[in-house]
Amino acid sequence: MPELPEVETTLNGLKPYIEQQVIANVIVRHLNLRWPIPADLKKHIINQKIIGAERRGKYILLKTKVGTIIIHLGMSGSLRILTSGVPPKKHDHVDLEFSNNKVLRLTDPRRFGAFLWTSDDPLNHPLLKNLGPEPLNRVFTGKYLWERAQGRKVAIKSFIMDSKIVVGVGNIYATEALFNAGIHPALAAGKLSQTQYETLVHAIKAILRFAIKQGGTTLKDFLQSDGKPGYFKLHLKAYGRNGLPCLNCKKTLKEIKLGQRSSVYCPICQK
DNA sequence: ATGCGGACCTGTTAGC
DNA sequence: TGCTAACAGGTCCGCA
Repeated sequence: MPELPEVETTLNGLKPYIEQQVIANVIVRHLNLRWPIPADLKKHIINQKIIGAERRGKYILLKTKVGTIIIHLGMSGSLRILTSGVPPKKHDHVDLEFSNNKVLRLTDPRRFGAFLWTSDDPLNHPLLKNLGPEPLNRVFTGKYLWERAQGRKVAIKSFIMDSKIVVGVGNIYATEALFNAGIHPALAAGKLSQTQYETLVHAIKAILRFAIKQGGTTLKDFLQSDGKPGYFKLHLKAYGRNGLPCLNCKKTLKEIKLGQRSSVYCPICQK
């Protein structure tokens, strides 16, 4: 479900309810997410105050003074704020109950997500240590991408979805950014010009900013933490539109597989 | 180092 | 209508 805009939207919705609040109880109903939820999680976090809630890539970091909860939503995860007492459903795996009577609930049908703990700097955690720059940061430039791409043969779409290159760009926004930039998704990353990379980086930043403003993309069941869907779906130009006419040139959009992910593009507009 | 395919897991949809 | 296969917003891992 979540790419960067959805994670950002989720986090912004949670913050007011959990920051400066104390974790009064922890309920783990299903231990086996992508990695097991640490058996000693409760011991670490009970009675700790959340002193900050941040995002790094698609990871959500809930900081306490003794360590950090690291949450990833995988393909199907979501976090909701509830009032204490709402009965759990089948895929509600974790509850953090706060002293303000609010509950932070992790739901994740496919269980590709993660709910981890580290006592160290979370940015040194193995999962975060090798992440590339934030796409909305000023260090993410056309020049940066172009330099990283030299000699690389992977498809440009797979390249921008590689979290070691840049974080937060998943299948939806990679597809959309390449469409908007007029770049064919299967081109070898090393073949693009620096100018093309400038265009692409601009497109990535623009699409992510706009999607965040729209509250993310709701394809099926993504909801913001207030329960509202995201409205970016209304603006998708390529993703999910295989076989439909290109909104620029009217030719039929095509689909190919790149890195086992479906990739829709316009054979006329994207060269 | 890079590139590729498989793996993790459940739910929904497309196709017969 | 019912069964089966394919597919889905992510990304780590092992192998060539």
